[in-house]
Amino acid sequence: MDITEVAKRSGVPASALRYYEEKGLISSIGRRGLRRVFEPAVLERLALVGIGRAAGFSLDEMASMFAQDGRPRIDRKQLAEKADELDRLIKKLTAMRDGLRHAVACPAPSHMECPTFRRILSQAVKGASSRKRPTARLSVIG
Amino acid sequence: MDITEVAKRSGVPASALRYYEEKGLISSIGRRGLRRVFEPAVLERLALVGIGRAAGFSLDEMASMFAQDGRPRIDRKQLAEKADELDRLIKKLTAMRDGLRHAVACPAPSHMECPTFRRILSQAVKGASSRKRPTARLSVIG
DNA sequence: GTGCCACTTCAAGTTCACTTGAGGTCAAGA
DNA sequence: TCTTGACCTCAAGTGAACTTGAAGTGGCAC
Repeated sequence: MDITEVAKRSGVPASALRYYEEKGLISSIGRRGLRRVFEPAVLERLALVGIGRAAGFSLDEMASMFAQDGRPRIDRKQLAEKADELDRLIKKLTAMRDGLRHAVACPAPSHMECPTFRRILSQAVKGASSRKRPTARLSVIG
Repeated sequence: MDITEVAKRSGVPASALRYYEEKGLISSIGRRGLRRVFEPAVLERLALVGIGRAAGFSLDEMASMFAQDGRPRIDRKQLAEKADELDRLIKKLTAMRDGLRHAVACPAPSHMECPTFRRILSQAVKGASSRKRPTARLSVIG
């Protein structure tokens, strides 16, 4: 597959694919002249990258996790922490989703200030955690 | 409360609080001299902002949703779409969380390439969606 | 009263994840 | 063979969300 094919199938722009390769997140199997040639497996890898990003991993973090020779592998403690963090995030997002669904049905004009909406959200607020470094992005590949 | 107090209680740096005020996400109740004075309610508001950001809203989007005079209120269709989008994201994150928990227990050295991990993740990959504009950040307040 | 320093403003700088543009190469169809 | 244009590289630009620095102000402990 050439880069345009991968871009089409994955939804990731060619410029981003080159950037990902530079970062070590994906790799081409070779070149035809100057042009990169990719295996179909790159699509799976891209899906994984997409989920990882949605889960809040930076590209650099994922690159180090992918390293198959990988001495700089992320340790189990860190992974467990990440899983816990994700658990808290999922709770919040679930509350937000429910709140949004309520807002859609609610006749009140001010969604974000609607008491019911606020009450639903307060469920999530309880599970406090402190400010973290910027992370996740939403729905990248799928 | 002064800005340092709010920063301490919320975990949001004073510089970010000023930035949020400038963006219209929060507001001070007044000034003592030059210094901003906040109501305790600002903490709730900040928690809401934190969840909103985790859910993928930009600061500008939230500012428009908060506007109480608010003509530029986001419409129900958009909210419903956001809820659906969140639903898909939650599924992916759940898969990622399960995958991470597996990786913690799995004896294989290469987490991200572990067949079981991949299989778990593939559950999430199925619910495909296309590339969207950059959005969510992780666990901001709580 | 007065001095310190936590607060203020405003402009510029930073990071992440890309995108865009200029200038160049080469695989492939006419 | 020749032309076309999709691909290449590399550098610089972009936008979001803040942070940092310089220069100024004024609340409050002494």
